[in-house]
Amino acid sequence: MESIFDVIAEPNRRAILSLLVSSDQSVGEIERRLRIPQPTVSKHLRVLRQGGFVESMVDAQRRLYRLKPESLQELDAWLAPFRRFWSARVDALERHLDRMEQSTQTKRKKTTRRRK
Amino acid sequence: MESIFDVIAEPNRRAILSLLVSSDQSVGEIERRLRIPQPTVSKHLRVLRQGGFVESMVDAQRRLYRLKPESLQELDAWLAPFRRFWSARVDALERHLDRMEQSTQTKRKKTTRRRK
DNA sequence: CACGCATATGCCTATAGGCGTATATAAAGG
DNA sequence: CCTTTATATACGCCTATAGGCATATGCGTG
Repeated sequence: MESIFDVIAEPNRRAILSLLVSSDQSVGEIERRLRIPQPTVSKHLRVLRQGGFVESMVDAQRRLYRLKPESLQELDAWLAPFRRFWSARVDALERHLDRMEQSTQTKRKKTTRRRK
Repeated sequence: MESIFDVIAEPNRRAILSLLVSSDQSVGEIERRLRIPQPTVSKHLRVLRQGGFVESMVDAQRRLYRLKPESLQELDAWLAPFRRFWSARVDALERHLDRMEQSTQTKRKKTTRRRK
């Protein structure tokens, strides 16, 4: 029912994903770091699990959660056509930025000229 | 108020974005192709505009909408850390192993730790 | 004036997310 | 065994908000 887009639309879930980038985390760790009540954390983790973003492994009484590439890659795939699109315009953008940079530099020259 | 994630969470808006990949479109064209009433289309277009996904240009009495890279690139940037994550540990071999693991499920507790 | 579009209004419905609380389960540890 | 610890899940309840629709109107332009 929930698309992968719905899954990552929720800020707390994105926060959890970000936590998991550096290393796997237990539910309790997530709970403490995000300061969210445990049932709520488990609820989000469930959504993330069913969405294919994470998986859990049993570690004693705890459960360690880790990222699963699947859905993240799916997102990446969705983005692909658009990526092709903007890379076509990058050249124009870069030329534009170059001009900006030039005018910024001239400006900075002017403003940093405080050295008598 | 609405994050870029909320913007693309809506199916119709994603449909609109997909339409715009191939070429710029007028509101009327979008309306006909998605079979959505005009006010609704305009509503979504507004969200997309404010989210930095599209921009409009006046063409006679019509308005042509075109993609704008900005927010799409932002999404891409958000995805970057995760991309690093999966490309580091998911090569063809591991993908294969993961499949084996899934089909044999609940066989092992701790997988070998591989840190990036 | 007729188009094409933006915006406003009103209304309705569904759903997500937050909270606290309670309970089941499984494993660790005494 | 019995008790913690750690987590999942289930309620119940409440609130906000999005999205759908129809309709109406304003506005700029050909």
